[in-house]
Amino acid sequence: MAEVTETTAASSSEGKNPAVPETKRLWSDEVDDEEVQPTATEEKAVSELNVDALAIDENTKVNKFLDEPADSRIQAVTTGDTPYTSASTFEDLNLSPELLKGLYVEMKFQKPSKIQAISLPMIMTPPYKDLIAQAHNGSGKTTCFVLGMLSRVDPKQQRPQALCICPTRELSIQNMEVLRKMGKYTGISSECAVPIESRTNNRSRPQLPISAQVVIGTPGTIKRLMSQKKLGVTDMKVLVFDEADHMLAKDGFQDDSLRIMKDIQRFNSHCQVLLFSATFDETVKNFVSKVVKDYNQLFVKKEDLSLESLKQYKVTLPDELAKIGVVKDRILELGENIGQIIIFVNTKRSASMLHTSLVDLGYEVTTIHGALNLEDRDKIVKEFKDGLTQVLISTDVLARGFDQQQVNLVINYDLPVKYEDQSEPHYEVYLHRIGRAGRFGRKGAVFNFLMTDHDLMIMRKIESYFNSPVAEIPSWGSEEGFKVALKEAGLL
DNA sequence: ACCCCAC
Repeated sequence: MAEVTETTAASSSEGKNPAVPETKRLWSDEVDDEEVQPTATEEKAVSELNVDALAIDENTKVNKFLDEPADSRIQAVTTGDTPYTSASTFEDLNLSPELLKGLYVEMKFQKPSKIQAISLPMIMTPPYKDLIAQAHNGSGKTTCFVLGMLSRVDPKQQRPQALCICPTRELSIQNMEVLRKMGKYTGISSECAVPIESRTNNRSRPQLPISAQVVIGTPGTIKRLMSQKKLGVTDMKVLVFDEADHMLAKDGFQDDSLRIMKDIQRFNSHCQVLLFSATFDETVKNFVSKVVKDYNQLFVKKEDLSLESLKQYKVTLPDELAKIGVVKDRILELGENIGQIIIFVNTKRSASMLHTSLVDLGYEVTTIHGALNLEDRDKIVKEFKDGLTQVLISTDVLARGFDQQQVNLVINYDLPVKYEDQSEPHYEVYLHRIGRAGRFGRKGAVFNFLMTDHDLMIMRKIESYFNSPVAEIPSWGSEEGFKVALKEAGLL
């Protein structure tokens, strides 16, 4: 109930904030908003990028991270005798001219990233084996499965041939936008299968069977469409699970995912299954290997998973009031130049409370969580993606996959812990959350707020699990430490 | 708890 009023509360606070200049500033205007792929190491490719010096510098880093074997360490395990050659260019993949044009003209890609170079031949080469693919946050996984789906669709068959299932409505919409952009010249049809505003138009008119060639959506809606025979699966060639570890986890969408997979396989034994995520913990890895048979796999060691371009910090705070004070005085007050910010909290209630506190103090922040109505969720995400808002408070609804390149700072206002065992950090959620900053090798910072001894212990475990020490900001009471940290991270 | 559905 209370949550629904949040958007209005936010917009009514406009102009109350003395720190906000009269002229509306776009928080995205400092960087190009295209997903710039890591370019070839040759001078030529870099100059062709035609972006500013900062971006070229960052792309060099991307190359260092993604293209040097010593740094990337993606381990590939293939089965059978199908030989796969890593694709050094998109031409190597025998794509249609229309699809290549989409990659170069619409997406402004130059060459495949590391994960794309390895996974795309595996996806596109007969006998189209299943694939479990792990790769770093922001390294271009979406392109792998979107291109995989587009390349395997037969344009002459006007029936669903590729299906992608995502954990949230927002991620489905985002993936659909990528697919439509990349497939712009192919004429391939697509449909987003996510819940729509309930009461009004749902019941009034019956839904027609889906004829789109590619369908992307959330488990509930997909399941419903399948059971109502509105989504035919007999011609399905590819089934993708984005954020696959969560889609197959017991406390994720395991039941729905297995049901969908089995329903497809009952009619169609040779549907290729693709599983993508930045994280696969041991439990899920074991389970997954029972679900898919005769599959190829790509894995990254957990110690290699932290992004090097991302600087992580922790700061110890005495109480809740100090936490809000630090957000206000140490970040929002000097944050005019640090790009967009996402503040993660553990509960919807916590999100609402922080939202109210900051709005009452006169700051323009927006908040998203699952209790908001769908219209508001869409609006808040769109405003943030359009660069109209700078600070977004979020539950884990946006922890995974959300791609906004201008996010330079992620704050763990609450540390992520496992629900079943609060003394255990949720390592995967931690990694996904911090991966919202530093997309595609860009610079970024993470601030972890620690309040209790329990928080200190959780943080220690996270540091040791990823073998990546997190620097301490010495005093929450002084501005200096935060400035130093943001400078160190390259944001000031 | 967080996310996804409610035929």
